[in-house]
Amino acid sequence: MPNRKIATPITLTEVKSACSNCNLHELCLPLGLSHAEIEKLDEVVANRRRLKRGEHLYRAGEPFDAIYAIRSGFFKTDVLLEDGREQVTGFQMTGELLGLDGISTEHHSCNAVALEDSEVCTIPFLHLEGLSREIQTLQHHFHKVMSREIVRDHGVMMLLGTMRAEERLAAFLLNLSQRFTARGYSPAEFYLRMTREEIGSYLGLKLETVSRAFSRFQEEGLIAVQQKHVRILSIPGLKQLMNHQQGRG
Amino acid sequence: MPNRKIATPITLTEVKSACSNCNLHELCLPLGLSHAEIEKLDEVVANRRRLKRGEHLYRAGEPFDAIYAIRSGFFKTDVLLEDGREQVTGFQMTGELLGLDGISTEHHSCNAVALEDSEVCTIPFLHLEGLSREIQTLQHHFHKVMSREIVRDHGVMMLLGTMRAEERLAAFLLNLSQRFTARGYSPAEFYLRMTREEIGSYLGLKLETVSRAFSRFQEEGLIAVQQKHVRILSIPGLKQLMNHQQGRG
DNA sequence: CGCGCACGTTGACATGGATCAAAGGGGCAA
DNA sequence: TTGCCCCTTTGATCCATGTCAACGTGCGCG
Repeated sequence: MPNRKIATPITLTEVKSACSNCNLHELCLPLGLSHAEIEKLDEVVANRRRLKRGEHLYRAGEPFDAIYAIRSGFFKTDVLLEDGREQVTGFQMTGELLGLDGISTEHHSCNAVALEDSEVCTIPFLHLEGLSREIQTLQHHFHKVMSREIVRDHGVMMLLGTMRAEERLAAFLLNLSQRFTARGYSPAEFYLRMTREEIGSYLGLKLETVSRAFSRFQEEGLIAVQQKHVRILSIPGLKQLMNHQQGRG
Repeated sequence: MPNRKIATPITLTEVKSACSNCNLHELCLPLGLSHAEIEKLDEVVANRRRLKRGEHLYRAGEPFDAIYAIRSGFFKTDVLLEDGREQVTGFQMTGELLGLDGISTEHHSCNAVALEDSEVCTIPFLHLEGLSREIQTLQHHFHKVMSREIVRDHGVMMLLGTMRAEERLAAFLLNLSQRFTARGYSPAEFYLRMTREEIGSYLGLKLETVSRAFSRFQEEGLIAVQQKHVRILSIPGLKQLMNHQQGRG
């Protein structure tokens, strides 16, 4: 299934992101800015970068100097322990920001990997700070985005700390559904970009457990799933699952 | 339990936090500011608030308008699910900030509870934003603090997602040790301010499991523990524990 | 100063999810 | 188009941690 927005002939080196033309206003940074302000932002958001599936946008330990807005595509971020254990810390889609973790130490603290061919806007961080000293709306929006990330992380902590396997998967599917909806896609039908193992890592489960939970949801008529293609048959059913089950074992 | 804000002889309304005199420079917001800049900050950090043990600094759902710097004391933050399940999202000590989660929706998204008698500085958020538009250093430091919170949360996700019970507790103790050290206290000996149940909630474990892990660490000579008093006998021993164990079940 | 109760410890048992194993299925490359 | 490899599914078994229960213990209030 093609998910390409742009499959273009344009020479990339000099391409401007053109926030002014971008249809991600509501999702990305600019929100309620004047025309003049958006033009300033255009100058800051200097260029785009394309990544093929499997390619790293950045790696843990690399110097940080920019955050990235996803123009199209799908990413995962993960943290690795010395002994090789991986924790997927999030999946990011169109309009979301990547790299906020790097501000803290001026080095990236996780890896960001494209799960499909993707395109991002590079936003040099010092420029963004400069501009957000000039434009209050932008400053406030940026703070909200960072705070939203913290709140999101708390939700994941809740999920990992208190929920059982099936609740976790239900929460995961409902979250994806909601984010696809916000982007104008179907709330009920989508293709997963990540493997069962990556879902498992994100949810603190083994891939077999994820697979079994998918099968069980299917048996119960909550979803129809075939490989990476998921169709949610009962959103209320999934929601109900989360309220009625007790803490995990 | 009374939920009073003020229980002191001092007239609080006019008390200044006096960042200029505060010994938390390195931990809290001001860092490398000029004298004049710190005076501006003094004006923003309008007043202090005292809380007794058990008192809420704020609750999920309340309107957000300020963040708080802990001047002294110890807090927990937690999120509650409708069915009563609790996830402790963090423990905060002197010099750390509370309330960053509220920026996102302009409502607090978690509860903050004092685990001992505590004192905080109230920092009205819009004022802080105003000042950070004027003072680049302050702006940058604030962004780092928010980013650090995101990185911290990723660490907790790693802990909850991939570690076994004893690894989690070891990581928890080492983290406390390091933070006490940074505040000039002993790295090896401290009193826990929270119950086994709260530790368990934070670590995604039941209180019995936490208690057993403490006992086992003691048997192995890694710590000496009696109720809330903990003495770490071998920091390397605890660190080693985290590297050599395999993923959880 | 002493009592009561919340907190902590420990034991026995239950179980959810991990682990180990093996057999499809589908997408991508040649 | 075909073949290979990665991904997924499913089954059998095991084990870490949850659950239930009973007993200690020490702090705080009166």
